[in-house]
Amino acid sequence: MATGRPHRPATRSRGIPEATVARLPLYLRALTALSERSVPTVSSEELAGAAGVNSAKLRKDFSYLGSYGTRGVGYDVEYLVYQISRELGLTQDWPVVIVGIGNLGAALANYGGFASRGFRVVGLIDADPELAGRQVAGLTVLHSDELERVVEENGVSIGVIATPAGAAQQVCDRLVAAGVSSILNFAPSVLAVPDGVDVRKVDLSIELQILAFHEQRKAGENAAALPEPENGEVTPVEPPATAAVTRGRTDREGQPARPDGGPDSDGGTDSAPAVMPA
Amino acid sequence: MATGRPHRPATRSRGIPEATVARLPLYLRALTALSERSVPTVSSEELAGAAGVNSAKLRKDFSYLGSYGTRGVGYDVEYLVYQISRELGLTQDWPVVIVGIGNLGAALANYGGFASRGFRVVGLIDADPELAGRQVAGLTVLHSDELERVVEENGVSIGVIATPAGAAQQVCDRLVAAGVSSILNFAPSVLAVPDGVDVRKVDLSIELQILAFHEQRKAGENAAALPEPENGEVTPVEPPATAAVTRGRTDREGQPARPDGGPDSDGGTDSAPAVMPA
DNA sequence: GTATCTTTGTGCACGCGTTCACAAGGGCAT
DNA sequence: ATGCCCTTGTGAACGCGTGCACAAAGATAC
Ligand SMILES: NC(=O)c1ccc[n+]([C@@H]2O[C@H](COP(=O)([O-])OP(=O)(O)OC[C@H]3O[C@@H](n4cnc5c(N)ncnc54)[C@H](O)[C@@H]3O)[C@@H](O)[C@H]2O)c1
Ligand SMILES: NC(=O)c1ccc[n+]([C@@H]2O[C@H](COP(=O)([O-])OP(=O)(O)OC[C@H]3O[C@@H](n4cnc5c(N)ncnc54)[C@H](O)[C@@H]3O)[C@@H](O)[C@H]2O)c1
Repeated sequence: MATGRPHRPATRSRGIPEATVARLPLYLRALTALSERSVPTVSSEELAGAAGVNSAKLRKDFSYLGSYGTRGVGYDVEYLVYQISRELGLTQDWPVVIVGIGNLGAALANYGGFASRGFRVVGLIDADPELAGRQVAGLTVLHSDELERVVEENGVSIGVIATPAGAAQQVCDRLVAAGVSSILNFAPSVLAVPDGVDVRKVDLSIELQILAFHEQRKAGENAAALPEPENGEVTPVEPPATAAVTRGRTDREGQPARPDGGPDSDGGTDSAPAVMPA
Repeated sequence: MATGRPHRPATRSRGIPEATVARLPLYLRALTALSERSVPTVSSEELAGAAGVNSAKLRKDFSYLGSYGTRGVGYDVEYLVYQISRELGLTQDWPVVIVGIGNLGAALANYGGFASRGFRVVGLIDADPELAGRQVAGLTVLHSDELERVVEENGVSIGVIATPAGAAQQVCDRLVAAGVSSILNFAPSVLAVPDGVDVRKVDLSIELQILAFHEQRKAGENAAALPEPENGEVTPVEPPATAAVTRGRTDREGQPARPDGGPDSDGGTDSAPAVMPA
């Protein structure tokens, strides 16, 4: 889920599946906690529990890194911490710039979890002249004009975008032109980048909408459990009279009509048999 | 990627694949933008471009919702906006509570993108007595004691956790006990929840580590391009003397020895043939 | 030194997600 | 009314990710 468009295979970077890479930080966190408690070794079962994954998955993940375990014993915590850190590139320091020091950008700048893993914020950039010169998290906010200079002087390869969506693509272009090749984007916009540049996005709104989808489904199931558990027709929306049963939400506006007078059964959900009508 | 452990199938909620659900908000955003520009119809190709996905994928995604397009023409923007909104449950209002009004929690509370999609922040909760009573984003911060009351009075089913990691599980338990069944977790911790409760996590640190992994790989490839592009042995880490070639990063500490004196070729990367030695 | 026990590492099968490629379907020009 | 052209909707193939189940391997006890 790096960039969006299929401009690069994005899978199997040097033999390590992308899904595994995404879990390595999880293992690393659990291992670090064990390390701080001076636990010498840990079994795949224990570690998997701490990381919230299946133990078979964990073992397979580690098998991509090499054979770092000892059969009958488990994994050496310190050794594994080092191996994963190395694999993730955390034995280096990564200078990072944050662009857009508003609500979110300032929170990020103040976030301690950054530095703890070798990510060092070396530049805070904002277009607002009011902000330039201000101190945030011990750093002076710089004006956008300084973007290229900061990136080049510090050899920054990771940039964080926390500007409004409208400015994101432009900021992205400037970051890339200056030499940044990995971008973490908080703005709700799709970024176009050249090959070789990775983009990961964090979108709060999308996360909430996914939760809402499942939440609605749960409510629909509960509501449908009372009237008639007949066939698959669940009438998922339109809380009929059971509005008090589900959690207290309120409806909003009406619905637009089908553009043409086409074969539209009605405004309710398509009563498809959940497998595809064919 | 709901909760972690496989306590629930989590896939194919009412026939719509999870991957599709995760993309619907993306389509919705693109469609909303078109709608604001009064564009009446859009082809799968155009819309896919705006959403940053493959057009075949988009058409298949929409096919799970029903046949809402017109062959030879495309999709009616307004109609599709409504259908997706309905599918995602955005025709309802979703009251939300945020727990932990620190740097991040305050930024979230101030975020306008919340309300725009029917998510209404109805409660800000913090354990700090200093914060209780303060105004943040037009709401009064309430003390943790009020958590249950706010959730129940407002029928909240979606909760956001922005507390330190140490408090996250406890907060989660209280939210769930009070009736919340969807949680968005910003704290870097694995939450255990009962069946029927969805958890999604947003972890900045993990995102950065994934970027670092790929960044290191890119640097390794560039570095290896000079010495000897022989076989697959890339010597990915340990920037040899080409440290100036790659972006300006600095190494950190040394490595721990293998626990036993086992069959360890050396400290460098396992020189495995990238497919598994068998 | 041998037996037993524990835990890893992985072969294998299965299901989800992605993509290709094309037939079906509908609009539009003539 | 007819035919052409465009775009959808989807069957089918493929690849990745997951999880089971077990043999291999090493530790430990005797
Ligand atoms: N606040 C949140 O909790 C939150 C949550 C999810 C997503 N987001 C997204 O993150 C982004 C930032 O949100 P925010 O609440 O911090 O907004 P904000 O308005 O508080 O801050 C945006 C900052 O970006 C600066 N900026 C604007 N254009 C710029 C440019 N071209 N170059 C550099 N800086 C520029 C502004 O001066 C401002 O300081 C938005 O895209 C928002 O949608 C925010
Ligand atoms: N700030 C960031 O940019 C950022 C980024 C990624 C992740 N996070 C994570 O988000 C969480 C919050 O980060 P932050 O920077 O806002 O921290 P913070 O310390 O600024 O805020 C945490 C808030 O939670 C409150 N709190 C503590 N225990 C509580 C409890 N039991 N119930 C209710 N409230 C409680 C504290 O009083 C404080 O106000 C942390 O887990 C952090 O790791 C933060």
